[in-house]
Amino acid sequence: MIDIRIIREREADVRAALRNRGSDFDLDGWLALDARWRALVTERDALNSERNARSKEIGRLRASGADTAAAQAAVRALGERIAAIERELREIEAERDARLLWIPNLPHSTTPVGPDASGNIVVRTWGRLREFPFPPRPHWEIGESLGLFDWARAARMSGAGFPLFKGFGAELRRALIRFMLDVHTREHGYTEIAPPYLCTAAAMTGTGQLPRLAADMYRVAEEDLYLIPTAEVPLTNLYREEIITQPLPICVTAYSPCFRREAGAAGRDTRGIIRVHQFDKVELVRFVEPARSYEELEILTGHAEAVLQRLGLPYRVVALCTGDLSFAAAKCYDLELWAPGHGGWLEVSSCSNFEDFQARRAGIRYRRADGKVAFVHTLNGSGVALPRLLVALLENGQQADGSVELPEALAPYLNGRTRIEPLA
RNA sequence: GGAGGGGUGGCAGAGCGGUCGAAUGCGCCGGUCUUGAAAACCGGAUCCCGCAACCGCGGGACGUGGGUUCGAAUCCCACCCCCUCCGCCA
Repeated sequence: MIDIRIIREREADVRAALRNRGSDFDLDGWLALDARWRALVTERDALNSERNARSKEIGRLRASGADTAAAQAAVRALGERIAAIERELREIEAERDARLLWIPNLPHSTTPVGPDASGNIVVRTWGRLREFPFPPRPHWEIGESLGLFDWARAARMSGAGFPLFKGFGAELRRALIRFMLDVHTREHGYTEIAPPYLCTAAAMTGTGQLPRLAADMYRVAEEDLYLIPTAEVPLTNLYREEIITQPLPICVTAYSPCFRREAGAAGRDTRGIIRVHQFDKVELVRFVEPARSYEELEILTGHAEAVLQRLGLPYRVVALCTGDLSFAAAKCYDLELWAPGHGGWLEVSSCSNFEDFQARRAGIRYRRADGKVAFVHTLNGSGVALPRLLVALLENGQQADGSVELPEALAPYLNGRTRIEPLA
């Protein structure tokens, strides 16, 4: 969440941010609740002060042997008034804070203003699009002819939208996970984490998935746990409710499966593995000093790009505009791979700076050089999402004879095999 | 799942109805000393909220939430987490 003081003191900025994001948050209603809350707190504190003084006096009187029955009755009456105020205070505070969780982060000044994805800006492109002497096929056809997937049997056991990798497809998936983790741990300095895949509502609220995205997540009712939609959740919650004492930045990476109901996306991208309920991803998270967080965002984005460069896949970097920016982010770059068979760009990574939005929700603080405690800034990025990476590998690497050539960088992870032949 | 023990400041760890925001040690910050550092010695420092917004005033926080009481870190209840033993199990 954003700093409550910012809402009080920079109302115009908050209003502009809500407008630019297309949010319909009722700011006036919230401000009225907050004003009432503050008035009640002031009243309650004054009464508490009086009770404290009088209770101490009773203690002194009793020590000297005096009768304190009348004084005790008076303070009891005071206590009843306090209790009444606190009942109202609790109610108002709960409502105010529940609403606060629905205010999105303030976009950074360098985030372009725009209504939706049409306002996004391509900031750079890398690599050259391959020219095909034959019509490139989409990945689901390639995967079918190479025997990499089994959609029909997966659907029978789990329903539509769950991938099943088979044979060399499964091996390739495993190779890509290892390749990406190795790049980030060995070359980019990240510590690998193998986190839980189920998290509490509190953790989900900390990173901003709840309350807004509740309908997009799978929930285990008996335990009140959620299946993670991204390893961002357990990684960022690593330091939940802590004051970090080790030096920043802290850089962690994790492979995890990601679970998404995709409740609002029925009918979109139904073929293949572009949009599925379960997918694999390697995630990068950085806990950084606030003054450095935008520099760190460029570094993080570079780490995600390095994976694509090593694989020789053409991509572009897109700066998301205010209307397309995710709820908790202040600034975000998407990395998009070119998929010639699909005929479009595929988002394989989102690299975001959340500033202190998540840190405030999750209570992640550090001790500054001057000894003061302050919220860290958190960043995360996919490094990268596996299915769409696989799509790009298959579609860019396809040959006229139906085989697929894979990048040399993967050879060590595939026992040297970088060519997939069609089934006989 | 059963029995017992425990959750206190960055960490460890006392306190078990009022004088406790909380001993002590470590760590941290400043100073003395030193060419510099270490050691030693001296001093300092928790966090959150409201009001005022220049100094400041007040409230709250000892896992979380309720309760008892004039007054709760201390007593009661519920929940969460950790440890030990038993059971179950990959």
